[in-house]
Amino acid sequence: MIDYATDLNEAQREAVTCGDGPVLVVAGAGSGKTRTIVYRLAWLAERGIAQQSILLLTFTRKAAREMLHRAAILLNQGLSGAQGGTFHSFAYGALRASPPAWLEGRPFTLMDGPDVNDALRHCKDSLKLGKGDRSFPKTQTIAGLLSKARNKELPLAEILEREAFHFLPHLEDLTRLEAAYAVWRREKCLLDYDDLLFELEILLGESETAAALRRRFTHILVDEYQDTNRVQARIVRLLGGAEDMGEQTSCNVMAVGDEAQSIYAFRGATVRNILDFPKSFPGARVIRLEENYRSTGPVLDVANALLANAAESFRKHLFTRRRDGEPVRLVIPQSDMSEAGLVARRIRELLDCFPPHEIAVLFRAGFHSYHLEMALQHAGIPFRKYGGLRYAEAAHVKDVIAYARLVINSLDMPAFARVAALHSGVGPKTVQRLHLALTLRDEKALSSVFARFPGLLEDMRFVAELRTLPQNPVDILSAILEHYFPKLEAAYPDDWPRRRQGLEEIIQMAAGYAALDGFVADLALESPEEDEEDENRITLSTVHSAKGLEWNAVLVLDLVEDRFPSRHALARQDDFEEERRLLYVACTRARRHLDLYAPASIYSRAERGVLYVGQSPFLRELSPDVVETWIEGFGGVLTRRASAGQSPRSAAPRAVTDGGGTGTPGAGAVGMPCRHRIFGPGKVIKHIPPDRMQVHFPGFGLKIILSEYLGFDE
DNA sequence: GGATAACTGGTTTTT
DNA sequence: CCAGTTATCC
Repeated sequence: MIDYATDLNEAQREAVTCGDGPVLVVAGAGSGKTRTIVYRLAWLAERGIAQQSILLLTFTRKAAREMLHRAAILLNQGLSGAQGGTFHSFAYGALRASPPAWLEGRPFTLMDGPDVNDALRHCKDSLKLGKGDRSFPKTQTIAGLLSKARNKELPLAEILEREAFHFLPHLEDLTRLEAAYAVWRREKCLLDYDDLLFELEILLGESETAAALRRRFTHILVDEYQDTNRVQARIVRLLGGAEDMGEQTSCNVMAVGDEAQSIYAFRGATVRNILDFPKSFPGARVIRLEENYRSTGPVLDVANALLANAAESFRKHLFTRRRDGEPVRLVIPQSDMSEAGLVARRIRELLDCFPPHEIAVLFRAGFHSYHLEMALQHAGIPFRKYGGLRYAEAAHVKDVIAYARLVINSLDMPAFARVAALHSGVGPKTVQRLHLALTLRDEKALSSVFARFPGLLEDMRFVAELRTLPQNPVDILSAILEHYFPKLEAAYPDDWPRRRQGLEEIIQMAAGYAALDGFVADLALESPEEDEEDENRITLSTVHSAKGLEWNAVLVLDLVEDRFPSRHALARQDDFEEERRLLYVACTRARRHLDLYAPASIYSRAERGVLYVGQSPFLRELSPDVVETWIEGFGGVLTRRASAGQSPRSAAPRAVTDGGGTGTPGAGAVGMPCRHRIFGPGKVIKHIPPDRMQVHFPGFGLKIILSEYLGFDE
């Protein structure tokens, strides 16, 4: 028997044991949110709710798996009947069972990020848009804008007006491109990530399937509700039966979230979903979890201080009974290079107290960890990186998967292009001709191409042959690997052994799957779980990918202007505030140790030199007594700065003369908003509203941001 | 004409 | 490190 009374606090218990009807659990960081969901699952099962009636929607499949696993342990029985996963993976499953009508019975495959780029490039070329025009947005930028428009459900014009007005002259072209891309997907039987959600919504609007799904899932739990977008909220309403469908449904939806941790507005997430939950689900109970069990007092002080300056509706104050704990350290390395060394050294120290899997380094963007990755490699500290390039996006993995996708969906153009391009002499033009000839069954055109590239014909035969085999993932993939290995060695003469080893893992991963298409879809939907639960590596992760996780020791890199907050987030207040919450999420991942790093300079290849950078505004506004400041001097020596120092904001700016980017700024000025006195003309590169500008001083190799701390007239 | 090598400039965040 | 562009080669 589970002892709900002693295992849970009062609010948690209320959430876990509440009866039928909609519930919103507003759970602050570290307040036992996961525990609450796990116990809720167990409680439902104990109350005799059929496992297959439970649907758990989470932000990652891993999170769902872990929660179901923990609930199973609690119950002392399996819980494999319950469904768990992301909205996207759930949508894929439902659509596979009931495919959209427009497919007319043809199989479909999923596109990942790079596929979308390829497709857009193709559409752009065939419409002859933006050729040679420097002001035309790049393919990846277009992909982002189109997806944002769909996720926010706003016309492209509005997205451009609000966040990319400089592309407005291209609005008409971009709108044509958007339409062409939609047609293209339908022709090729392809769904992108956004399609999954909108097609699921359509499916749920069809009474038969919708009714069946609603009947099946009588109990729905949604985690991280603050980061759902509009269509996801409608899906929850449709599934939960909140909409009046003329049927008797119980509407047992439990949504769990924390608006202070909403960090996905860039992809259309809206906190309105969580704020309006009581309106969308009349009669909803609202339960708040506010006591933090995760972090020490000092860590929580920093987190609370960050949020104290947030926009009003996001403010929040967490409390803990663990007032003890080590101070949060603010470390000022001389440069991002030496930062890597200091962090590696610090990790060594931490490894004396904690196992590797209890240590994480977090950063704003994937490339921020490059220096550190090299330093760790050099120091012999094994790590695993989340965010950035994924396993399934590595070129050789995409090659192999392309064969599998062709087996499933012979119209899959991106996959076809990949396979064809493996043959030397075949480029985009040949691919296009070939694909056209194949769809039109133009024998003459086909044979002329095959005459020039006999290897291609062999490849097509190979794929056709695979189609006749039983569709067992392991067998098909083994055959593909055998076929692919010679090509691998030819394509990657310098590092094919490493890549080959990576590919062998595919077989292991596929072993758990009954169907090939399910495996291929999962690969696109989420990077696979590491094969062995690797406890010997520390974690490197983007803050976004660290969501929902926690470690004993957390180190945050590059808390400087332009990096954290991202330079893209400076123009609009909402974006800036999201960066603040992002840092809040980063800090609240830490249980006992939190180190914040703010290098005084960043090496820039473009500028061929070192750029002195200001500290992140989030650090500058932090009261100096919530952190302990350490400054790197010569030879990597860290010196503690006297804590009696005044607040950076009120400190008079100090004049620093330096040798123009080559010298080392005096330690006293490092970490403060720096004032450079420069004798020479500067050029304003960019105005960053409201009150900053980026200025380049060519003669000095300096590029700096003038902020509100400096007078513009100087 | 089309493929590929060499170069350049700029790097968000994710399903 | 990667995508887009230009220069070169077949």
